[in-house]
Amino acid sequence: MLPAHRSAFARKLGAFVALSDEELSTLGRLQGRSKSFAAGHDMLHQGQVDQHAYVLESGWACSYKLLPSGGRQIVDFQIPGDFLGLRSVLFRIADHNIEPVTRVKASEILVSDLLAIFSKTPRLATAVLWAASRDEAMVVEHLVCIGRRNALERTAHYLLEFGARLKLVGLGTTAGYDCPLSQYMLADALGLSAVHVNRVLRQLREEGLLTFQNGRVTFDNFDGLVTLAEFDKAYLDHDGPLLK
Amino acid sequence: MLPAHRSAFARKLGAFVALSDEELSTLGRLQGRSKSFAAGHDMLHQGQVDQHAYVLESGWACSYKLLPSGGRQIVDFQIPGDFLGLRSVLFRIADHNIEPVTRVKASEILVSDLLAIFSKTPRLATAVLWAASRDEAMVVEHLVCIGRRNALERTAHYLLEFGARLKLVGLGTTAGYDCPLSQYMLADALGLSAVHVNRVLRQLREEGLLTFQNGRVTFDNFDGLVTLAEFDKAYLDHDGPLLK
DNA sequence: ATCCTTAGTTGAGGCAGATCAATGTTGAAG
DNA sequence: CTTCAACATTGATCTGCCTCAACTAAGGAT
Repeated sequence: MLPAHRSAFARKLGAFVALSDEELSTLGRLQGRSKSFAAGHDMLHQGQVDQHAYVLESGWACSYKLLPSGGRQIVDFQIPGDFLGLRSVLFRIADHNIEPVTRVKASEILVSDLLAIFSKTPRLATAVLWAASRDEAMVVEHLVCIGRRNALERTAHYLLEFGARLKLVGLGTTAGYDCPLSQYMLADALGLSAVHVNRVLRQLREEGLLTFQNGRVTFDNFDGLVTLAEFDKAYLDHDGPLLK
Repeated sequence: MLPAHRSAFARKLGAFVALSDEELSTLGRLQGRSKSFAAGHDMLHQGQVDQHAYVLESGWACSYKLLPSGGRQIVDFQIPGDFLGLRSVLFRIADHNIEPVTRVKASEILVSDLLAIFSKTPRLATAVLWAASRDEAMVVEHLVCIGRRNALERTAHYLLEFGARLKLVGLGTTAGYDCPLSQYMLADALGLSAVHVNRVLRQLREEGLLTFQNGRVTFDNFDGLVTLAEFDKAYLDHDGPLLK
């Protein structure tokens, strides 16, 4: 097991690319000063230019888009170790909003530092590109979920994904994890109504698959869930470092 | 207007970052030998490792995922100037399939060349990162479409997006464009059934908004479509180069 | 203590879009 | 010239999920 003092970011990257002590310290220097954000107040708005990127240290956040007609679609949730707003920085303009779900701590990343890494420490560059690609892979998987899975499968898949992601940074086990999301947020992420999310969660509970209650997700029948959701975690962790 | 001999790739990047002749020639050297692929035969399969990335020169392709239960979700279509399989290369393993929609010509890209660009010509690096971010922005927009727009808005939005993308590489106008997609493919992309896509296309035609027939999309009422779909093309082109 | 807000729960009814089924149309292959 | 396959079109029926509505539970503020 990795040492507990290692940051969630280092822990996540280390799961993909085995990093030396020197690379780890370079990674540490990449993360600038740490900021704190209150739950419910957007850290980033659509249309903002030249913003900072962050690495999330603690708490949960979500990125979402609003439609002029009023609807909202949550694109992804971010947990400790994840990038915040990386795409907005590369794209120069934010095309989405980011809202902290809980109180959040995040450390700034300077793009110049990030680009410098690409020429100086190629292994770290590989790791960072892997992380960015993984973020995109998650969005793709969400697209597939919403497009081709029904409400039950979709919900199970999403909650399993959180489980796998949290386990990778030491915040969850196969038994379950703490989950600060309301059913309304889950609905906005799943493309469902909050009412239907409630019914789906009840069904999952009554069928002995999982319990979502009091800010905690408990897997009652992990294998049953994986079968139901056709969940394949390959897109999240590759079962260990690809580059030794 | 840009010179006609400029590749679709250079034309697209040039719409974002104004490129010098030297940068353009560096870009040209990045593209290796050209390959041709027949329609309907996958160029890339889920699970393949260490594949090449390509830049699409001519024809259309699509990237999709298959569910064990049989469904398929098309994540995006690629048109000339777009990357093919870039994420699979960075991610080291393909998490999706790529199928040529028509006969396709594509030129190989070596990752080593790509990474070399990052240290040597930072403006090109910016352009490439922009292109990759834009690809991700499109997936995000598709997610929003499927999650929160109804079939009519969704279809209109998708066909407007093609229009804007094709115009950027000189393959379409505000009047319309050639579109080789079958209604079945459109259905797999929109998360709808082919039957319903047919009905929606009929409705769009009968309401005088657009005509999708004989491999051609004609905008009959462009502004009406934009209003219906709440289409904002900012995520595709930024209305011209951001970096002069 | 009481109010008010936010989140969760449950029922009833409606509709967008799926599914099933049949037919027309076009183009390629023999 | 015929056959076959893929695509397009249309009708009929069904259902998963939405919407509306009412009620409960748990905090926080005053």
